[in-house]
Amino acid sequence: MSNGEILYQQYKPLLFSIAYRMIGSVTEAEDIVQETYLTFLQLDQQAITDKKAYLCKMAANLCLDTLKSARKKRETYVGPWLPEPLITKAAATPEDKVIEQESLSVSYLFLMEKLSPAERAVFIFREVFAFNYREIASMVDKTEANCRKIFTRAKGKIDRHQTPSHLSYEKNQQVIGDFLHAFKNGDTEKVLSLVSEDVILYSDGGGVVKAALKPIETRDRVLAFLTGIAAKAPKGLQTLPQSINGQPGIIHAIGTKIYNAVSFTVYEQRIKQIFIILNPEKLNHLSCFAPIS
DNA sequence: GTAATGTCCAGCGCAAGTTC
DNA sequence: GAACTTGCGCTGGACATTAC
Repeated sequence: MSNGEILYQQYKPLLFSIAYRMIGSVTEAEDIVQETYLTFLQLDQQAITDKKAYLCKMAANLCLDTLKSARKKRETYVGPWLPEPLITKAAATPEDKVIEQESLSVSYLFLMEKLSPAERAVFIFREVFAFNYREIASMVDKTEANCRKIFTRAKGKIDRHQTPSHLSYEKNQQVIGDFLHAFKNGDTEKVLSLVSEDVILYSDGGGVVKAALKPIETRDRVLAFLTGIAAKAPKGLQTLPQSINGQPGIIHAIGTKIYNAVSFTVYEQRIKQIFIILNPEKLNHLSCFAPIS
């Protein structure tokens, strides 16, 4: 294995993590990792002292370019924009698990949309990857002081909008499992006890498939919406529990066709947010997780 | 001592309103 | 309709304060 390939294997997960958190797209993040690597191979690697920082800088710049060109698209996006769902595995340590679950969750990536590209880059490098400001400054071509400012501002925006959540995977899984079971069996009392009164449902059809164009607020409306969807569900639709973006979620599929991916935010044993990703363009990469028959 | 955080201020761009 | 003014938000630099 060449030095370049060793570096690629070593930093691929980090670069993908950065790109995915910045862009919210699995396929685009993979493209950026690939492009970063190919560009890096053409450089004089001996002249680069800190290869990790250099690779991160290259990936960040590609992400910023992508975000700038994507911004216009997202401004005219039909309905709420949600990130492409990412099927995740268990983190190595409990500490990693908490960080990964929080910074990967759909609600967290949804909040990233409130930030400008530069804010997003600085915020992710600092909050998620704990780079110091000197490193961040060199990666985003800004001064250290400015990065501090950008970060505090970004944090202020995130804190204003953040929905509180408890990120115990097992407890959340229990709540969601109970909710799905009660919903399926028409146990209204149980359903009501598991869903917060101020729950919000976001559905992303991207203008390609039918979805709610605005977030649905309040428990009554959300449950009515879900009941409506369930009544129209195609025959043979299977519900598959999956770890989506570090949180327990579900995928709905028939054969190898994925219909949607659903993620939840749970707070104090109740569902606070529901994210339904219906846009087929955001589900293509999940087909390998669908049952064959 | 160093890093992190907060505050103030100036410059810039943009949109909306006003005037000619 | 074009030119100008005004207000607002965003950005970045300088500096003070706080935390470790």
